[in-house]
Amino acid sequence: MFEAIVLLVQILINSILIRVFVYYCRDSFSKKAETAPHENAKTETNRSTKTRRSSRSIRQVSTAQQVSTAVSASTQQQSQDMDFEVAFRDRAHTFGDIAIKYPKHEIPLTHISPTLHMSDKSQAGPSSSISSAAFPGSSTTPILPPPAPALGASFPSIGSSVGGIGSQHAMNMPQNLSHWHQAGPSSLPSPFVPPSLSNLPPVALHSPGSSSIRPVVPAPQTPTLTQSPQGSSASSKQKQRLYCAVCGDTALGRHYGVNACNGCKGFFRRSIWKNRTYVCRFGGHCPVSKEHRNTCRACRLETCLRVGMNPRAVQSEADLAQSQQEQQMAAQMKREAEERDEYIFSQSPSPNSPPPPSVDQSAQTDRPDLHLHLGTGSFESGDGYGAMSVDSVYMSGNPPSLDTKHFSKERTVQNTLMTMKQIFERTDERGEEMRTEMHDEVLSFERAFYNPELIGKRSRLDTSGVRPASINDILLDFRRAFVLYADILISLPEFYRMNHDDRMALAKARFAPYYWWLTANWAVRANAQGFCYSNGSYFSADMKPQVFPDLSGISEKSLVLLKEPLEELQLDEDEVTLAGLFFIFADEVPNLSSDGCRYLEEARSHYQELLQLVCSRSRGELSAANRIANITTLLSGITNLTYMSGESLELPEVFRLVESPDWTQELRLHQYQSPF
Amino acid sequence: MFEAIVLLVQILINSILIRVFVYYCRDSFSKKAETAPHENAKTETNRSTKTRRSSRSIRQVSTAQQVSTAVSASTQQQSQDMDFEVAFRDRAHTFGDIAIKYPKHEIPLTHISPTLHMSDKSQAGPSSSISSAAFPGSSTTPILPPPAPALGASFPSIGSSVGGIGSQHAMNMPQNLSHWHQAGPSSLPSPFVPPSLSNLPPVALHSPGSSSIRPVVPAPQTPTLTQSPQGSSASSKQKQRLYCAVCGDTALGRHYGVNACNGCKGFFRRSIWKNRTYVCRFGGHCPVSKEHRNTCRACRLETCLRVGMNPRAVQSEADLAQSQQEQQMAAQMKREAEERDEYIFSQSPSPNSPPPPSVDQSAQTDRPDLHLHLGTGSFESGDGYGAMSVDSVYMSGNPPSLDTKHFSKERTVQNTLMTMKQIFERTDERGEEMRTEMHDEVLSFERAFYNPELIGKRSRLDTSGVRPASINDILLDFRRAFVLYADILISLPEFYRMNHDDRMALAKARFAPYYWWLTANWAVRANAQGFCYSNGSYFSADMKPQVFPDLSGISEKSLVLLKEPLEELQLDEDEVTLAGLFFIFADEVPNLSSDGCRYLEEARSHYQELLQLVCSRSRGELSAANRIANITTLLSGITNLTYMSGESLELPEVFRLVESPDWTQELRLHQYQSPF
DNA sequence: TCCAGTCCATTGTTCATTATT
DNA sequence: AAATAATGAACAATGGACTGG
Ligand SMILES: [Zn+2]
Ligand SMILES: [Zn+2]
Ligand SMILES: [Zn+2]
Ligand SMILES: [Zn+2]
Repeated sequence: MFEAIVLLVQILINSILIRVFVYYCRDSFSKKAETAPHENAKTETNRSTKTRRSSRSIRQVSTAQQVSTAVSASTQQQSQDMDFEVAFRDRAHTFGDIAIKYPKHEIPLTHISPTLHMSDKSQAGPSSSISSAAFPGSSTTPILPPPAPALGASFPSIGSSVGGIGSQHAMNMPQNLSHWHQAGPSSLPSPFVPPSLSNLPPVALHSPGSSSIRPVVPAPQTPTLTQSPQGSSASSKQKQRLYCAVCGDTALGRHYGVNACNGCKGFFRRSIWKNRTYVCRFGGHCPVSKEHRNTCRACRLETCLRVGMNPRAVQSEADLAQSQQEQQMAAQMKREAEERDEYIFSQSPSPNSPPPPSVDQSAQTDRPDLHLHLGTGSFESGDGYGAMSVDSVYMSGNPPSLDTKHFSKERTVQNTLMTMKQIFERTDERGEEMRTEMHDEVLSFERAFYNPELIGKRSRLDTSGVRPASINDILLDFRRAFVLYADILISLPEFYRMNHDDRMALAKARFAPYYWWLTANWAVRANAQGFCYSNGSYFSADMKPQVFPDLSGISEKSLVLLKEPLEELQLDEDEVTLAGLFFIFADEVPNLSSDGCRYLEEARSHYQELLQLVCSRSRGELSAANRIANITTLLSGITNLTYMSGESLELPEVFRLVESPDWTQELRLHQYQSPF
Repeated sequence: MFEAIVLLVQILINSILIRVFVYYCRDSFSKKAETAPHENAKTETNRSTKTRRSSRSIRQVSTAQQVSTAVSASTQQQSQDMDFEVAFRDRAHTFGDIAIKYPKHEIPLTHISPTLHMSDKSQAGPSSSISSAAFPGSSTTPILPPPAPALGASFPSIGSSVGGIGSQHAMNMPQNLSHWHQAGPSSLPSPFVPPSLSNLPPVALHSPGSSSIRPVVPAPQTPTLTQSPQGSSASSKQKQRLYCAVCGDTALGRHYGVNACNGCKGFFRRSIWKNRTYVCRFGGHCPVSKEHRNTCRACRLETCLRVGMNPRAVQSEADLAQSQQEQQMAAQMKREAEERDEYIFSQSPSPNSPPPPSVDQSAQTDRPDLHLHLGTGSFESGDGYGAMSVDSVYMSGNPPSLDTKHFSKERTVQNTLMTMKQIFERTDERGEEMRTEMHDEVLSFERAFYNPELIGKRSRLDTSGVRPASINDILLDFRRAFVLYADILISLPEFYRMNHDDRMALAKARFAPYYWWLTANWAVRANAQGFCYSNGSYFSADMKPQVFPDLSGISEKSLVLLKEPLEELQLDEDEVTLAGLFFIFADEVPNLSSDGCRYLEEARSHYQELLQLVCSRSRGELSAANRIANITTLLSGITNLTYMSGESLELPEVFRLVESPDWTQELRLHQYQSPF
């Protein structure tokens, strides 16, 4: 009885299998009709692509047409070709000179998305769909899967009844094979399954989630499948060779998430570093094998991503956060751009913008040098950040789709917030003493800034504001806040990118505003009056008025200018964090170099975008703009406070000391009195 | 009375604090003047350092000069650059290959004295001193530490009288806060101090030992500070996270004296072991954060030392004792190299001694390997055909001499066989799962063909035929064989040369024959009846005849047409491989483009030649022709089989579906049932 | 338990070749 | 033909996981 059922299932499966295969074949024949038109297109294509042809392209000749078949399953090839051309033009247009530097088949689209495997979409259905149109009678095609299928070959299919039968048989099959298992002819029980093979079934294919025919098989199968799912072949010992998942070459190990050969490893890293995106000149179907892997970068990179190489595993320079997002965007854009040819680069958006920043060279290493020094003739292209300093960083321009952009930004936000969180939580507990020796030295600002541990331990931040501040509280908080501030700046890629002088100028200029911001927000969070410090204390202008004469009225104004409006806004934590970062870069800093100014602007707009995203996320797009405006107003208030307090401080003694040529000596005395 | 004193002190401290901060800010402005000169230097530097620039160098621009600042604080930048260059050259010279291998930004100066913190010298004074020069009038800088400071801001400072007052007040302060405590505005007693905060003060800062203003405070303060000095925050329980004192990353524990992450721990140990000294390329002010810690080894190591990592805590010699000799030798070599660039290893002095004995390598540990790897080693020299890619190999033309021709063909044969061998051995082990997401998509033929990993893992081929095939076996084998087939085709230059349509047509048309060929030969090799699959199973027509009714008689004919003659031929493995390739191209494929047909013919004759060569090689020229003929006959048998099975498959349902205009929908269902 | 060292998979770096401009 | 960029094999470094006293 059971055997009978098995037989039926087999036959059925077999027949379907064969039928489908036949279909495929038919499919190929049906395409013939379309071939002719293609030939015509071919010549044209050749003409147009001639100038950018790669000598490597051996077979190429007529391959160009397939191009963007992936775009839409239902689109015509003709139209596709046209689309492609247009897209190509735009891109070349957009990217100006940079593009020319690369081999033609590389087109910069955008960044590569770490998580998204675009290739899947682009490559799938369309091409096959073409063949559906006509169905010539080439029924004579000789096709048949060998031996086993032959058994059931002559059986008429049972049509929809498959489901039922299949499901019964399903009990013997591994779960993950699901309905796919319907296509198999033999029902013989397997007396023996070598361990090395037993795991295969589980990993084979995952069944699609929705299909009317999917009636099949949930139950696991074959008792022989007792091995671990891992492909632990019997001889784990014997140095089993590994093969590159991309090109099949021998692999030395796992790289960026998959087994990869040296070449693919390097290729992937370079591509990610330089944030490249290529476009296939041959239709996106270039086989990637060891022999041909260098023929088409687009398909090679695509394959890298498809098999699971993780762009985020590439440690890029300065900031991982940024590059990540870009990568994502790149991938997505790629998806859309799908089309053609040259490589595309990262973000630069403005079309027909002048030759962007000439990329600087990073002499010594192969590294992607991220910063351009524009120092030279920098084109600047005017649009601020666009300058693209860091090459890949957050982009500026008109990215492909809003969604895409939004998505990658969201990642950046999360990344940034995560980093900030860690910094705010950082402590030096158990760190006992720092060295004591050094304190004989003068603590210059740079030294203090770069060596915050010389200033004070990183205590855990306690912004509860449970007690009035004492002298010590304020002193300690000042130190602690400065250390925190230094930690934050140091972690910011934008800051890192600057040169030393610019960094110092920025750090000095923006501490006061940031400190205001911190204490005000801590107070708001603690629901305390006045301002809260990092050590659990608070200061309120109205406490002990006789002891704290507020001659300049600053403490009162600080409430009006900052604290009260801040309370009304009810910012959430993320907003506070990002607003703080935004404020750091939001005002002009005197004496920055031109590069520094550029970085400053880039950072400003970057964090503004992030802030915007977070605002809109919590309150909706509409109120976001309003909210941003209000937040920016706060910055204005802070700036006022800073000026007000700053102007009352021009103490002659200080100046005298500073102006003294022998300042290091003199200053030493006073530096000791500084909070540091 | 007391309050009054406190107030005074507060105000005083506060004003000083602010003043100093202002000073710092001024300082930053004063530096502006110097910025310009720097810019100039920048361009020059770029030129000179261009070739060895690291892409990581983000801010870089003018940073390269500082280089050996550690050497001498008083040296000029210009000269430093030159020194650096020279040194670099020398090193490269001396060490030969070794030197070049290291990142350029590491320059060995000398060894690190366990007790001496060179970083202090190099980093401290110099940079800050620069700013002392000019003092521009940018007095409008808006700066002010927030809330608390604002209270005392407008107060004139009391100058040197601070000390006296401070000392009085000191009684209330913790000892270790010493004179630093002078700067704090509030005198309110703290009604409540959370335990977690109470320890902060004690650990804060150590006062310098000698300073004229240091008149302060030895007495402990605030009654609230009764906790233990250890930073034992209230909840010692709750797994308080630790943070690396160097980079801020999460630390696992204390290492070499400070909390350190794994990375900094290892970095420090390695640096000490190898006795390295690096030189910062960027001026010695690189921020060391988790994100950037690998950017500059010099600054990282410096920070390690600064925060208190103890080189002596690194156990060196002890265990290394045995290898000390070698170490010395190595050290000596280093010494000579002394000069430049890369890091130097150990210390031994004797200059310019010849490159001593390459020490043996202590392969397995990270231990300070003192040995230089010498050499490059043998070149393999083996003529191994291995060298050239299949692609370029066989030439079509009229080669010069017969010998040459023969020779080159032999190479081609070896090449091809090698490639095939690798393909047959290729596995996806360790590849765990491929992505699962995509499987919701329709798997078109192209997609399946170009992305075989979507079909199934590449399991190791097991053609032993040790067990009867089950349904699963056959299904899985079908997939595996298809993947194998795709891998093979993709690697063939002839295939690669075709355009997309031709490729698909060929791939579809020739799979069935090739599958027959594979399974038949596997069976022959395994000496099994019927046909063998790739997973260790076999199928035999006469097994369980009642279960496998062979209506079309194919299974019987398959034996007559293919299996039996194949067994008689006793082909060797190479012959089988090449015959398989030959078969792929040996029959006409419908609907090929004219180019495709040409390639097909070329490939056919090519592989025929190769096959001939192999046949004659093993059996002599004479029988070769006969053998070829027999083999070709097999092809004929396969073709028959393919037709026979194929013709019985014209199932109406399949066609209907295919012809439907809404094919994508309909087809989806059936494609799911395909083996892919 | 802590904190040394050890292992080693995975990453980055260098640079002779090779390809592209 | 020279200049420039990409490739990939060989090598060094990194850092997570682990071992042992
Ligand atoms: Zn590869
Ligand atoms: Zn391609
Ligand atoms: Zn660390
Ligand atoms: Zn540095």
